[in-house]
Amino acid sequence: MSFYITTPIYYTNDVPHIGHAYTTIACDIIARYNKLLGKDVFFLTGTDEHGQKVEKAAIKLNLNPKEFVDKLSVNFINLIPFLGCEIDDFIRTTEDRHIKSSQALWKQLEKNNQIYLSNYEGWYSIRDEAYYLESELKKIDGKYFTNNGSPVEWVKEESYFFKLSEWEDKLIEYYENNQNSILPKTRYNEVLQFIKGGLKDLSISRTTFNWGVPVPNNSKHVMYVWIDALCNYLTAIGYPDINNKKYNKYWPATHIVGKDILRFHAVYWPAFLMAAGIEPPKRIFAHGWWTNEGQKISKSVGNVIDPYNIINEYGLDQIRFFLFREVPFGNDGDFSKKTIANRINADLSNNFGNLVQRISSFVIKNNNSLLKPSENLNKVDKALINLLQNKYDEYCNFMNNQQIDRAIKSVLELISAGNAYVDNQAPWLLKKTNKIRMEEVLFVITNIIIKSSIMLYPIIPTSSKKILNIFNYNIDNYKFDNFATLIKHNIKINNSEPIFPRILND
RNA sequence: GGCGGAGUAGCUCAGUUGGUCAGAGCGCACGGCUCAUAUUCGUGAUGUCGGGGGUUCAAAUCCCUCCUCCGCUACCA
Repeated sequence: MSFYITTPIYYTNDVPHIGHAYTTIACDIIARYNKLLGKDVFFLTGTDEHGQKVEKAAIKLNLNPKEFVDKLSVNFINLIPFLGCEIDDFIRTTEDRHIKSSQALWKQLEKNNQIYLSNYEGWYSIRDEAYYLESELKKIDGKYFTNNGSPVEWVKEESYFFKLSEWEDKLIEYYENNQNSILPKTRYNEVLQFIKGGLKDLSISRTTFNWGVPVPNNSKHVMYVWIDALCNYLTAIGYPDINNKKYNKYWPATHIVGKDILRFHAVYWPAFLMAAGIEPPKRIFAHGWWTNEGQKISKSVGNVIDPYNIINEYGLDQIRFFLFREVPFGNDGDFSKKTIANRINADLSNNFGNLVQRISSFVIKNNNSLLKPSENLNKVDKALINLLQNKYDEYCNFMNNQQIDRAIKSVLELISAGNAYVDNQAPWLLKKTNKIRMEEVLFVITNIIIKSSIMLYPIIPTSSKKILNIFNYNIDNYKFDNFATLIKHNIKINNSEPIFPRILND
Protein backbone atom coordinates (compact mmCIF):
# COMPACT_ATOMS: atom_id res chain seq x y z
CA MET A 1 0.00 0.00 0.00
CA SER A 2 1.20 3.48 -0.84
CA PHE A 3 0.12 6.92 0.21
CA TYR A 4 0.91 10.23 -1.46
CA ILE A 5 0.28 13.45 0.45
CA THR A 6 0.95 17.02 -0.56
CA THR A 7 0.84 20.52 0.82
CA PRO A 8 0.05 23.25 -1.65
CA ILE A 9 3.21 24.80 -3.00
CA TYR A 10 3.73 28.04 -1.16
CA TYR A 11 3.94 31.30 -3.05
CA THR A 12 7.32 32.95 -2.75
CA ASN A 13 6.19 36.47 -2.17
CA ASP A 14 6.75 36.57 1.57
CA VAL A 15 8.22 34.74 4.55
CA PRO A 16 6.35 31.73 5.95
CA HIS A 17 3.73 32.33 8.63
CA ILE A 18 1.69 30.13 10.92
CA GLY A 19 -0.69 29.23 8.10
CA HIS A 20 2.12 27.61 6.12
CA ALA A 21 3.30 25.83 9.24
CA TYR A 22 -0.21 24.59 9.95
CA THR A 23 -0.67 23.00 6.54
CA THR A 24 2.77 21.43 6.54
CA ILE A 25 2.37 19.98 10.02
CA ALA A 26 -1.04 18.61 9.08
CA CYS A 27 0.53 16.72 6.22
CA ASP A 28 3.36 15.54 8.43
CA ILE A 29 0.89 14.14 10.95
CA ILE A 30 -1.07 12.37 8.26
CA ALA A 31 2.11 11.09 6.64
CA ARG A 32 3.46 9.71 9.91
CA TYR A 33 0.15 8.05 10.70
CA ASN A 34 0.11 6.36 7.33
CA LYS A 35 3.64 5.15 7.88
CA LEU A 36 2.50 3.58 11.15
CA LEU A 37 -0.17 1.82 9.11
CA GLY A 38 2.69 0.30 7.17
CA LYS A 39 2.13 2.26 3.99
CA ASP A 40 4.83 3.43 1.65
CA VAL A 41 4.39 7.19 2.07
CA PHE A 42 5.50 10.02 -0.18
CA PHE A 43 5.18 13.49 1.36
CA LEU A 44 5.67 16.47 -0.93
CA THR A 45 5.84 20.18 -0.36
CA GLY A 46 7.47 23.04 -2.24
CA THR A 47 7.27 26.55 -3.56
CA ASP A 48 5.33 28.21 -6.33
CA GLU A 49 7.76 30.69 -7.81
CA HIS A 50 6.23 32.13 -10.95
CA GLY A 51 3.84 34.94 -11.65
CA GLN A 52 3.53 38.62 -12.01
CA LYS A 53 3.79 39.40 -8.31
CA VAL A 54 7.14 37.70 -8.04
CA GLU A 55 8.37 39.37 -11.18
CA LYS A 56 7.41 42.81 -9.89
CA ALA A 57 8.82 42.22 -6.44
CA ALA A 58 12.13 41.11 -7.90
CA ILE A 59 12.37 44.15 -10.13
CA LYS A 60 11.76 46.37 -7.12
CA LEU A 61 14.75 44.84 -5.40
CA ASN A 62 16.85 45.01 -8.52
CA LEU A 63 17.08 41.25 -8.71
CA ASN A 64 16.21 38.95 -11.50
CA PRO A 65 13.21 36.80 -10.58
CA LYS A 66 15.24 33.66 -10.15
CA GLU A 67 17.61 35.28 -7.67
CA PHE A 68 14.62 36.60 -5.81
CA VAL A 69 12.83 33.26 -5.50
CA ASP A 70 16.05 31.48 -4.59
CA LYS A 71 16.18 33.65 -1.51
CA LEU A 72 12.56 33.24 -0.56
CA SER A 73 12.33 29.55 -1.26
CA VAL A 74 15.08 28.86 1.26
CA ASN A 75 12.86 30.23 4.02
CA PHE A 76 10.29 27.57 3.28
CA ILE A 77 12.88 24.83 3.02
CA ASN A 78 14.46 25.77 6.33
CA LEU A 79 11.15 25.87 8.14
CA ILE A 80 10.37 22.21 7.50
CA PRO A 81 12.81 20.58 9.93
CA PHE A 82 12.06 23.30 12.46
CA LEU A 83 8.45 22.13 12.40
CA GLY A 84 9.58 18.58 13.00
CA CYS A 85 8.37 17.57 9.56
CA GLU A 86 9.96 14.84 7.50
CA ILE A 87 9.32 15.34 3.80
CA ASP A 88 10.29 13.14 0.88
CA ASP A 89 10.73 15.85 -1.71
CA PHE A 90 10.65 19.62 -2.03
CA ILE A 91 9.64 20.92 -5.39
CA ARG A 92 10.22 24.34 -6.88
CA THR A 93 8.27 25.35 -9.94
CA THR A 94 11.37 26.95 -11.43
CA GLU A 95 13.16 23.60 -11.64
CA ASP A 96 13.78 22.07 -15.05
CA ARG A 97 11.91 18.92 -14.18
CA HIS A 98 8.85 20.99 -13.48
CA ILE A 99 9.05 23.15 -16.56
CA LYS A 100 9.33 20.00 -18.66
CA SER A 101 6.50 18.40 -16.77
CA SER A 102 4.06 21.29 -17.05
CA GLN A 103 4.83 21.72 -20.71
CA ALA A 104 4.20 18.04 -21.20
CA LEU A 105 0.86 18.34 -19.45
CA TRP A 106 0.01 21.28 -21.69
CA LYS A 107 0.92 19.32 -24.79
CA GLN A 108 -1.14 16.39 -23.63
CA LEU A 109 -4.15 18.66 -23.15
CA GLU A 110 -3.54 20.15 -26.58
CA LYS A 111 -3.27 16.70 -28.08
CA ASN A 112 -6.58 15.77 -26.49
CA ASN A 113 -8.13 18.86 -28.04
CA GLN A 114 -8.71 20.56 -24.70
CA ILE A 115 -7.00 23.87 -25.43
CA TYR A 116 -7.82 26.59 -27.94
CA LEU A 117 -6.53 30.08 -28.65
CA SER A 118 -8.92 32.99 -28.26
CA ASN A 119 -9.19 36.31 -26.49
CA TYR A 120 -9.75 37.09 -22.88
CA GLU A 121 -11.83 40.20 -22.51
CA GLY A 122 -12.84 42.11 -19.48
CA TRP A 123 -12.59 45.18 -17.34
CA TYR A 124 -8.96 45.51 -16.38
CA SER A 125 -7.42 47.77 -13.79
CA ILE A 126 -3.84 48.60 -14.62
CA ARG A 127 -3.31 49.86 -11.10
CA ASP A 128 -4.51 46.59 -9.52
CA GLU A 129 -3.26 44.37 -12.30
CA ALA A 130 -6.49 42.51 -12.14
CA TYR A 131 -9.68 41.88 -14.05
CA TYR A 132 -13.00 42.81 -12.54
CA LEU A 133 -16.54 41.76 -13.20
CA GLU A 134 -18.97 44.45 -14.14
CA SER A 135 -20.90 43.66 -10.97
CA GLU A 136 -17.84 44.61 -8.93
CA LEU A 137 -17.58 48.03 -10.52
CA LYS A 138 -19.32 51.34 -10.14
CA LYS A 139 -20.09 53.75 -12.93
CA ILE A 140 -19.18 57.40 -12.54
CA ASP A 141 -19.81 59.84 -15.39
CA GLY A 142 -20.04 56.99 -17.85
CA LYS A 143 -16.72 55.52 -16.77
CA TYR A 144 -16.21 52.41 -14.67
CA PHE A 145 -14.19 52.28 -11.46
CA THR A 146 -13.42 49.60 -8.91
CA ASN A 147 -14.57 49.95 -5.34
CA ASN A 148 -11.12 51.28 -4.48
CA GLY A 149 -11.55 53.91 -7.11
CA SER A 150 -9.15 52.47 -9.62
CA PRO A 151 -10.13 53.20 -13.19
CA VAL A 152 -10.70 50.17 -15.41
CA GLU A 153 -10.71 49.77 -19.12
CA TRP A 154 -12.06 47.15 -21.47
CA VAL A 155 -9.11 45.01 -22.43
CA LYS A 156 -8.83 42.25 -24.94
CA GLU A 157 -5.88 39.91 -24.49
CA GLU A 158 -4.95 36.92 -26.57
CA SER A 159 -5.15 33.86 -24.40
CA TYR A 160 -5.29 30.12 -24.53
CA PHE A 161 -8.37 28.57 -23.01
CA PHE A 162 -8.98 25.23 -21.41
CA LYS A 163 -12.33 23.65 -22.26
CA LEU A 164 -13.46 23.49 -18.66
CA SER A 165 -17.09 23.70 -19.72
CA GLU A 166 -16.85 20.25 -21.27
CA TRP A 167 -16.08 18.76 -17.88
CA GLU A 168 -19.06 19.98 -15.94
CA ASP A 169 -21.07 16.78 -16.17
CA LYS A 170 -18.09 14.53 -15.74
CA LEU A 171 -17.02 16.36 -12.59
CA ILE A 172 -20.50 16.17 -11.15
CA GLU A 173 -20.68 12.50 -11.91
CA TYR A 174 -17.25 11.90 -10.45
CA TYR A 175 -18.03 13.70 -7.21
CA GLU A 176 -21.43 12.13 -6.82
CA ASN A 177 -19.73 8.76 -7.02
CA ASN A 178 -16.85 9.78 -4.77
CA GLN A 179 -18.44 11.66 -1.92
CA ASN A 180 -15.41 11.40 0.33
CA SER A 181 -13.01 12.81 -2.19
CA ILE A 182 -13.59 16.31 -0.86
CA LEU A 183 -13.64 16.83 2.90
CA PRO A 184 -15.02 18.22 5.14
CA LYS A 185 -18.50 17.51 3.85
CA THR A 186 -19.52 21.15 3.81
CA ARG A 187 -16.68 21.87 1.37
CA TYR A 188 -17.84 19.00 -0.78
CA ASN A 189 -21.27 20.61 -0.95
CA GLU A 190 -19.76 23.94 -1.85
CA VAL A 191 -17.72 22.52 -4.69
CA LEU A 192 -20.58 20.50 -6.09
CA GLN A 193 -22.86 23.53 -5.97
CA PHE A 194 -20.27 25.57 -7.74
CA ILE A 195 -19.89 23.05 -10.53
CA LYS A 196 -23.63 22.68 -10.89
CA GLY A 197 -23.83 26.44 -11.29
CA GLY A 198 -22.08 26.00 -14.62
CA LEU A 199 -18.48 26.09 -15.73
CA LYS A 200 -16.97 28.45 -18.24
CA ASP A 201 -13.83 27.81 -20.17
CA LEU A 202 -10.73 28.90 -18.33
CA SER A 203 -8.09 31.29 -19.52
CA ILE A 204 -4.79 29.50 -18.99
CA SER A 205 -2.13 31.72 -20.47
CA ARG A 206 -0.90 35.28 -20.15
CA THR A 207 1.00 37.63 -22.38
CA THR A 208 1.30 40.51 -19.92
CA PHE A 209 4.34 39.18 -18.09
CA ASN A 210 7.18 36.78 -18.76
CA TRP A 211 7.99 35.10 -15.46
CA GLY A 212 6.37 31.75 -16.01
CA VAL A 213 6.56 28.53 -17.93
CA PRO A 214 6.53 29.30 -21.65
CA VAL A 215 3.63 27.84 -23.55
CA PRO A 216 4.99 25.17 -25.93
CA ASN A 217 5.37 26.52 -29.44
CA ASN A 218 4.23 30.01 -28.56
CA SER A 219 6.73 31.80 -26.39
CA LYS A 220 4.63 34.96 -26.43
CA HIS A 221 2.53 33.24 -23.76
CA VAL A 222 3.39 31.93 -20.34
CA MET A 223 1.20 29.42 -18.63
CA TYR A 224 -1.20 30.87 -16.20
CA VAL A 225 -0.75 29.93 -12.60
CA TRP A 226 -3.05 27.01 -12.04
CA ILE A 227 -1.70 24.82 -14.79
CA ASP A 228 1.85 25.53 -13.75
CA ALA A 229 1.34 25.33 -9.99
CA LEU A 230 -0.97 22.34 -9.73
CA CYS A 231 1.14 20.31 -12.07
CA ASN A 232 3.83 20.15 -9.39
CA TYR A 233 2.02 17.23 -7.85
CA LEU A 234 2.69 15.25 -11.00
CA THR A 235 6.19 16.54 -11.55
CA ALA A 236 7.40 15.27 -8.22
CA ILE A 237 6.51 11.70 -9.05
CA GLY A 238 8.19 11.79 -12.42
CA TYR A 239 5.55 13.02 -14.86
CA PRO A 240 5.58 12.95 -17.85
CA ASP A 241 7.29 9.59 -17.56
CA ILE A 242 4.13 7.75 -16.63
CA ASN A 243 5.84 4.40 -16.75
CA ASN A 244 8.20 5.15 -13.91
CA LYS A 245 7.93 3.41 -10.57
CA LYS A 246 7.10 6.45 -8.46
CA TYR A 247 4.32 7.61 -10.68
CA ASN A 248 2.68 4.23 -10.71
CA LYS A 249 3.12 3.68 -7.03
CA TYR A 250 1.92 6.99 -5.65
CA TRP A 251 -0.69 8.57 -7.91
CA PRO A 252 -3.42 9.60 -7.09
CA ALA A 253 -2.54 11.95 -4.24
CA THR A 254 -4.24 13.29 -1.15
CA HIS A 255 -4.04 17.08 -1.25
CA ILE A 256 -4.27 19.14 1.91
CA VAL A 257 -5.14 22.73 1.07
CA GLY A 258 -6.41 25.91 2.66
CA LYS A 259 -10.07 26.61 2.09
CA ASP A 260 -9.17 29.58 -0.10
CA ILE A 261 -7.66 27.43 -2.82
CA LEU A 262 -10.16 24.62 -2.69
CA ARG A 263 -11.76 25.43 -6.00
CA PHE A 264 -8.53 25.32 -7.92
CA HIS A 265 -7.83 21.90 -6.47
CA ALA A 266 -11.32 20.49 -6.58
CA VAL A 267 -12.58 21.87 -9.88
CA TYR A 268 -9.79 22.95 -12.21
CA TRP A 269 -7.27 20.35 -11.21
CA PRO A 270 -9.44 17.24 -11.60
CA ALA A 271 -10.69 18.67 -14.88
CA PHE A 272 -7.14 19.15 -16.16
CA LEU A 273 -6.26 15.66 -15.08
CA MET A 274 -9.26 13.97 -16.60
CA ALA A 275 -8.75 15.96 -19.76
CA ALA A 276 -5.18 14.71 -19.89
CA GLY A 277 -6.33 11.16 -19.26
CA ILE A 278 -5.04 11.06 -15.70
CA GLU A 279 -6.91 9.88 -12.64
CA PRO A 280 -8.18 12.73 -10.41
CA PRO A 281 -6.82 13.13 -6.85
CA LYS A 282 -7.86 10.60 -4.25
CA ARG A 283 -8.86 13.22 -1.75
CA ILE A 284 -8.78 16.96 -1.27
CA PHE A 285 -9.08 18.17 2.29
CA ALA A 286 -9.66 21.88 2.91
CA HIS A 287 -8.65 23.26 6.26
CA GLY A 288 -9.60 26.56 7.89
CA TRP A 289 -7.83 29.71 8.98
CA TRP A 290 -6.45 30.95 12.27
CA THR A 291 -7.27 34.16 14.00
CA ASN A 292 -4.95 35.73 16.57
CA GLU A 293 -6.66 36.45 19.92
CA GLY A 294 -9.93 36.70 18.05
CA GLN A 295 -8.54 39.09 15.43
CA LYS A 296 -8.24 38.39 11.76
CA ILE A 297 -4.56 37.96 10.94
CA SER A 298 -3.16 40.42 8.44
CA LYS A 299 0.08 42.11 7.65
CA SER A 300 -1.47 45.54 7.90
CA VAL A 301 -2.81 44.84 11.40
CA GLY A 302 0.65 43.56 12.25
CA ASN A 303 -0.53 40.46 14.09
CA VAL A 304 1.03 37.85 11.85
CA ILE A 305 2.20 34.84 13.84
CA ASP A 306 5.77 33.82 13.20
CA PRO A 307 6.20 30.06 13.53
CA TYR A 308 9.71 30.45 14.91
CA ASN A 309 8.63 32.76 17.70
CA ILE A 310 5.65 30.75 18.77
CA ILE A 311 7.49 27.42 18.74
CA ASN A 312 10.45 28.85 20.60
CA GLU A 313 8.07 30.15 23.22
CA TYR A 314 5.95 27.04 23.80
CA GLY A 315 7.85 24.15 22.28
CA LEU A 316 7.44 22.33 19.01
CA ASP A 317 5.27 19.44 20.10
CA GLN A 318 3.22 21.71 22.30
CA ILE A 319 2.31 23.86 19.31
CA ARG A 320 1.77 20.88 17.01
CA PHE A 321 -0.52 19.44 19.64
CA PHE A 322 -2.38 22.67 20.20
CA LEU A 323 -2.99 23.31 16.52
CA PHE A 324 -4.63 19.94 15.99
CA ARG A 325 -6.18 19.26 19.38
CA GLU A 326 -7.88 22.57 19.84
CA VAL A 327 -9.78 22.92 16.60
CA PRO A 328 -11.68 20.42 14.47
CA PHE A 329 -9.48 20.06 11.40
CA GLY A 330 -11.32 21.91 8.66
CA ASN A 331 -12.73 24.61 10.96
CA ASP A 332 -11.28 28.02 11.64
CA GLY A 333 -9.49 28.37 14.95
CA ASP A 334 -8.35 31.05 17.32
CA PHE A 335 -4.77 31.29 18.44
CA SER A 336 -4.80 32.61 21.97
CA LYS A 337 -2.14 32.48 24.65
CA LYS A 338 -4.65 31.54 27.30
CA THR A 339 -6.05 28.66 25.28
CA ILE A 340 -2.62 27.38 24.38
CA ALA A 341 -1.57 27.35 28.04
CA ASN A 342 -4.81 25.65 29.11
CA ARG A 343 -4.52 23.01 26.47
CA ILE A 344 -0.90 22.18 27.15
CA ASN A 345 -1.37 22.11 30.91
CA ALA A 346 -4.61 20.16 30.97
CA ASP A 347 -3.95 17.57 28.30
CA LEU A 348 -0.19 17.22 28.08
CA SER A 349 1.20 18.16 31.50
CA ASN A 350 -1.56 17.13 33.87
CA ASN A 351 -3.14 14.24 32.07
CA PHE A 352 -0.54 12.50 29.92
CA GLY A 353 2.75 13.81 31.27
CA ASN A 354 1.74 13.26 34.83
CA LEU A 355 0.64 9.70 34.17
CA VAL A 356 4.01 8.96 32.61
CA GLN A 357 5.80 10.58 35.50
CA ARG A 358 3.85 8.99 38.34
CA ILE A 359 4.26 5.51 36.87
CA SER A 360 7.87 5.69 35.77
CA SER A 361 9.11 7.12 39.04
CA PHE A 362 6.99 4.68 41.03
CA VAL A 363 8.46 1.70 39.25
CA ILE A 364 11.95 3.04 39.68
CA LYS A 365 11.44 3.53 43.40
CA ASN A 366 9.41 0.46 44.17
CA ASN A 367 10.12 -2.22 41.61
CA ASN A 368 13.78 -1.92 40.75
CA SER A 369 13.02 -0.09 37.49
CA LEU A 370 11.82 -3.32 35.98
CA LEU A 371 8.46 -4.76 34.93
CA LYS A 372 7.74 -8.33 33.93
CA PRO A 373 4.83 -9.30 31.68
CA SER A 374 1.85 -10.51 33.60
CA GLU A 375 -0.48 -13.35 32.71
CA ASN A 376 -3.09 -12.94 35.41
CA LEU A 377 -5.29 -10.13 34.25
CA ASN A 378 -8.42 -9.49 36.25
CA LYS A 379 -11.67 -7.94 35.09
CA VAL A 380 -10.56 -4.37 35.63
CA ASP A 381 -7.36 -4.92 33.70
CA LYS A 382 -9.23 -6.52 30.86
CA ALA A 383 -11.70 -3.67 30.76
CA LEU A 384 -8.85 -1.23 30.34
CA ILE A 385 -7.30 -3.34 27.59
CA ASN A 386 -10.69 -3.44 25.91
CA LEU A 387 -10.85 0.30 26.09
CA LEU A 388 -7.43 0.47 24.49
CA GLN A 389 -8.76 -1.56 21.59
CA ASN A 390 -11.85 0.63 21.29
CA LYS A 391 -9.94 3.87 21.42
CA TYR A 392 -7.45 2.58 18.89
CA ASP A 393 -10.27 1.71 16.51
CA GLU A 394 -11.78 5.15 16.96
CA TYR A 395 -8.41 6.76 16.47
CA CYS A 396 -7.85 4.99 13.17
CA ASN A 397 -11.31 5.81 11.88
CA PHE A 398 -10.81 9.46 12.68
CA MET A 399 -7.31 9.63 11.29
CA ASN A 400 -8.40 7.98 8.07
CA ASN A 401 -10.72 10.93 7.52
CA GLN A 402 -8.28 13.59 8.69
CA GLN A 403 -10.35 14.21 11.83
CA ILE A 404 -7.15 14.74 13.72
CA ASP A 405 -8.77 16.47 16.69
CA ARG A 406 -11.17 13.60 17.23
CA ALA A 407 -8.36 11.09 16.96
CA ILE A 408 -6.39 12.95 19.61
CA LYS A 409 -9.44 13.11 21.86
CA SER A 410 -9.82 9.35 21.65
CA VAL A 411 -6.28 8.90 22.93
CA LEU A 412 -6.79 11.46 25.68
CA GLU A 413 -9.85 9.55 26.84
CA LEU A 414 -7.74 6.44 27.10
CA ILE A 415 -5.12 8.31 29.09
CA SER A 416 -7.78 9.68 31.44
CA ALA A 417 -9.06 6.16 31.97
CA GLY A 418 -5.46 5.19 32.70
CA ASN A 419 -5.19 7.79 35.43
CA ALA A 420 -8.46 6.60 36.95
CA TYR A 421 -7.24 3.01 36.79
CA VAL A 422 -4.10 3.92 38.71
CA ASP A 423 -6.14 5.66 41.41
CA ASN A 424 -8.52 2.74 41.71
CA GLN A 425 -5.79 0.12 41.85
CA ALA A 426 -3.61 2.26 44.13
CA PRO A 427 -0.27 0.55 43.65
CA TRP A 428 1.09 2.55 46.62
CA LEU A 429 -1.26 0.51 48.82
CA LEU A 430 -0.57 -2.76 47.01
CA LYS A 431 3.08 -2.17 47.74
CA LYS A 432 2.34 -3.09 51.36
CA THR A 433 -0.22 -5.82 50.78
CA ASN A 434 0.31 -7.55 47.46
CA LYS A 435 3.45 -6.86 45.50
CA ILE A 436 2.58 -9.33 42.78
CA ARG A 437 -0.66 -7.55 42.08
CA MET A 438 1.15 -4.22 42.25
CA GLU A 439 3.47 -5.29 39.50
CA GLU A 440 0.56 -6.48 37.38
CA VAL A 441 -1.10 -3.12 37.68
CA LEU A 442 2.09 -1.31 36.80
CA PHE A 443 2.61 -3.55 33.83
CA VAL A 444 -0.88 -2.95 32.48
CA ILE A 445 -0.72 0.80 32.87
CA THR A 446 2.72 0.90 31.31
CA ASN A 447 1.29 -0.80 28.28
CA ILE A 448 -1.39 1.86 28.10
CA ILE A 449 1.24 4.58 28.28
CA ILE A 450 3.32 3.01 25.53
CA LYS A 451 0.36 2.52 23.21
CA SER A 452 -0.89 6.03 23.84
CA SER A 453 2.55 7.39 22.99
CA ILE A 454 2.52 5.47 19.74
CA MET A 455 -0.90 6.80 18.79
CA LEU A 456 0.21 10.33 19.59
CA TYR A 457 3.51 9.90 17.80
CA PRO A 458 2.30 11.44 14.51
CA ILE A 459 1.22 14.55 16.39
CA ILE A 460 4.04 14.91 18.92
CA PRO A 461 6.87 12.79 17.52
CA THR A 462 9.70 14.17 19.64
CA SER A 463 7.87 13.87 22.94
CA SER A 464 6.46 10.47 22.10
CA LYS A 465 9.96 9.22 21.47
CA LYS A 466 11.14 10.68 24.75
CA ILE A 467 8.38 8.87 26.59
CA LEU A 468 9.00 5.62 24.75
CA ASN A 469 12.67 5.97 25.62
CA ILE A 470 11.77 6.03 29.29
CA PHE A 471 10.25 2.60 28.78
CA ASN A 472 13.02 1.44 26.46
CA TYR A 473 10.57 1.03 23.65
CA ASN A 474 11.79 1.55 20.12
CA ILE A 475 9.31 3.03 17.65
CA ASP A 476 11.64 3.14 14.64
CA ASN A 477 10.06 1.13 11.84
CA TYR A 478 7.05 0.47 14.04
CA LYS A 479 3.88 -0.78 12.33
CA PHE A 480 0.45 -1.12 13.87
CA ASP A 481 -0.11 -4.81 14.47
CA ASN A 482 -2.12 -6.54 17.18
CA PHE A 483 -2.12 -3.15 18.75
CA ALA A 484 -4.09 -3.93 21.90
CA THR A 485 -2.05 -7.00 22.79
CA LEU A 486 0.19 -6.56 25.81
CA ILE A 487 3.92 -6.40 25.40
CA LYS A 488 5.50 -9.77 25.97
CA HIS A 489 8.97 -8.82 27.13
CA ASN A 490 10.38 -7.26 30.28
CA ILE A 491 10.27 -3.49 30.42
CA LYS A 492 13.17 -1.61 31.93
CA ILE A 493 12.42 1.93 33.05
CA ASN A 494 14.82 4.83 32.78
CA ASN A 495 14.98 7.94 34.89
CA SER A 496 13.30 10.95 33.38
CA GLU A 497 12.44 14.56 33.73
CA PRO A 498 8.90 15.80 33.14
CA ILE A 499 8.22 15.71 29.40
CA PHE A 500 5.69 18.52 29.32
CA PRO A 501 6.54 21.30 31.78
CA ARG A 502 3.50 23.27 32.83
CA ILE A 503 3.00 26.66 31.30
CA LEU A 504 2.87 29.16 34.14
CA ASN A 505 0.38 31.98 33.93
CA ASP A 506 1.84 35.39 33.53
C1' G B 1 -30.19 38.19 -4.23
C1' G B 2 -29.03 32.65 -5.14
C1' C B 3 -27.10 28.10 -3.00
C1' G B 4 -25.17 25.76 1.37
C1' G B 5 -23.96 25.29 6.66
C1' A B 6 -24.64 26.48 11.76
C1' G B 7 -27.37 28.20 16.35
C1' U B 8 -27.02 22.32 22.52
C1' A B 9 -24.40 23.89 29.94
C1' G B 10 -19.97 30.14 31.69
C1' C B 11 -16.39 28.66 27.36
C1' U B 12 -15.16 25.06 23.20
C1' C B 13 -17.89 21.54 21.15
C1' A B 14 -20.10 15.61 20.60
C1' G B 15 -24.83 14.01 19.66
C1' U B 16 -25.16 7.87 13.34
C1' U B 17 -31.06 5.99 10.46
C1' G B 18 -36.49 10.09 15.83
C1' G B 19 -37.30 6.16 21.43
C1' U B 20 -31.34 6.10 28.58
C1' C B 21 -29.78 12.11 23.53
C1' A B 22 -29.88 15.86 27.41
C1' G B 23 -23.62 14.69 26.90
C1' A B 24 -17.79 15.49 26.96
C1' G B 25 -13.60 18.58 27.98
C1' C B 26 -12.23 23.11 30.28
C1' G B 27 -14.05 26.29 34.18
C1' C B 28 -16.84 26.25 39.01
C1' A B 29 -18.37 23.90 44.08
C1' C B 30 -17.66 20.03 47.56
C1' G B 31 -15.13 15.59 49.07
C1' G B 32 -11.02 11.78 48.75
C1' C B 33 -5.88 10.16 47.80
C1' U B 34 -0.74 11.35 48.30
C1' C B 35 2.52 7.40 43.61
C1' A B 36 3.00 11.96 40.53
C1' U B 37 4.95 18.28 37.04
C1' A B 38 0.14 21.63 43.78
C1' U B 39 -0.50 16.88 39.72
C1' U B 40 -4.82 12.86 40.20
C1' C B 41 -9.62 10.43 41.57
C1' G B 42 -14.87 10.92 42.96
C1' U B 43 -19.44 13.70 43.48
C1' G B 44 -22.41 17.92 42.15
C1' A B 45 -24.71 22.41 39.89
C1' U B 46 -26.05 25.36 35.70
C1' G B 47 -29.23 24.14 29.81
C1' U B 48 -37.48 25.18 28.41
C1' C B 49 -30.99 21.61 22.82
C1' G B 50 -32.16 30.04 18.75
C1' G B 51 -38.08 31.62 18.79
C1' G B 52 -42.90 29.87 17.27
C1' G B 53 -46.00 26.20 15.03
C1' G B 54 -46.74 21.12 13.17
C1' U B 55 -46.16 15.47 12.32
C1' U B 56 -45.68 11.23 15.94
C1' C B 57 -47.20 6.88 21.19
C1' A B 58 -42.18 9.45 21.16
C1' A B 59 -38.03 14.99 18.37
C1' A B 60 -32.09 18.45 19.83
C1' U B 61 -32.97 14.66 15.92
C1' C B 62 -38.51 15.02 10.57
C1' C B 63 -41.78 19.28 8.28
C1' C B 64 -43.19 24.72 8.09
C1' U B 65 -42.08 29.63 9.53
C1' C B 66 -39.29 33.55 11.83
C1' C B 67 -34.59 35.51 14.00
C1' U B 68 -29.14 35.49 14.24
C1' C B 69 -24.28 34.03 12.55
C1' C B 70 -21.05 31.93 8.89
C1' G B 71 -19.36 29.93 4.04
C1' C B 72 -19.54 29.82 -1.42
C1' U B 73 -21.27 32.84 -5.49
C1' A B 74 -14.61 31.68 -10.83
C1' C B 75 -9.44 33.62 -13.48
C1' C B 76 -4.08 38.03 -7.10
C1' A B 77 -2.00 33.75 -5.12
